[in-house]
Amino acid sequence: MSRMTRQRAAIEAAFKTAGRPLSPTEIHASAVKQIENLGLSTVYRTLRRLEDEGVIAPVTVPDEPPRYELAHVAEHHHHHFHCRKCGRVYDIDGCPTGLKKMTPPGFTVEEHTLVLHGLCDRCG
Amino acid sequence: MSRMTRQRAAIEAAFKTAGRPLSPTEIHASAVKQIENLGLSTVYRTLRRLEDEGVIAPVTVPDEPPRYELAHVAEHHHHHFHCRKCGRVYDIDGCPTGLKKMTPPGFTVEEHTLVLHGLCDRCG
DNA sequence: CTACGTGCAAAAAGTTTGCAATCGC
DNA sequence: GCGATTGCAAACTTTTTGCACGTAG
Repeated sequence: MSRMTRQRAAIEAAFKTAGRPLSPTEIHASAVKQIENLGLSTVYRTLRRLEDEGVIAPVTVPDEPPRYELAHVAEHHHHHFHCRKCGRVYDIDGCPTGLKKMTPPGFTVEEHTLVLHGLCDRCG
Repeated sequence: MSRMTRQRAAIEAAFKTAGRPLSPTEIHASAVKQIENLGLSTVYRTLRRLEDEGVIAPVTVPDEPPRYELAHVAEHHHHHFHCRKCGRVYDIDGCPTGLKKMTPPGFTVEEHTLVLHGLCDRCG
């Protein structure tokens, strides 16, 4: 069904070399180095396809553009850290406790998203 | 400096009657009932002003439009619940524990945002 | 060879800005 | 009256879509 094209390969390579969540613009900037006239629309279309196929997963940070990361990273349940100085988003392991106590009566929690904000080791 | 206009009053009233985070479109839909030809740009400008003045605070939910809530609600540290069925966002009390254990060495955490996803009591 | 994927340009959707008219203080 | 605020339209930004061509399988 889904074909391996030069464009798709370059986009997947961008994720592998970056090792952190990337926005559509960052992905385009990285992949365009290999495919000169890569269209931004191709990036958007490919991202949607990769997400549908479970290759990548979306990462949302408040007041930031959308990002994506490789799903095999996302499979291992984790959260994110956003550095307010350099803007980078890092993966962090672990998971908070006490979520059940926060859940209102009658509500069912299926997932949760957590982002820590502050300064990373380089910017601190 | 900042003037109380009919438009601003209607926008603040929308928050008070809703009692939950609202998106710019929801706010406009609510306030336009009182001010017939209220412009959407006025809503955006007023939201920015209210945020600058500390009257409202932004609420971000992954894959959702931006929302705002009254700051006196936000002052009391809390988090949010997003119902995947009705789309409503609820305020919830409490705070998870164990965040420090998740923080990588050398990183400093200043804030955190948490959203629980699932079904609310009406939709469960 | 066939139809999925691409590039480009145009269209949508969401947000911001310029400007003359309006209205709070 | 003065200047902050508004409505409208136009500009911007980000994402999606239409269409003819290219190319993977």
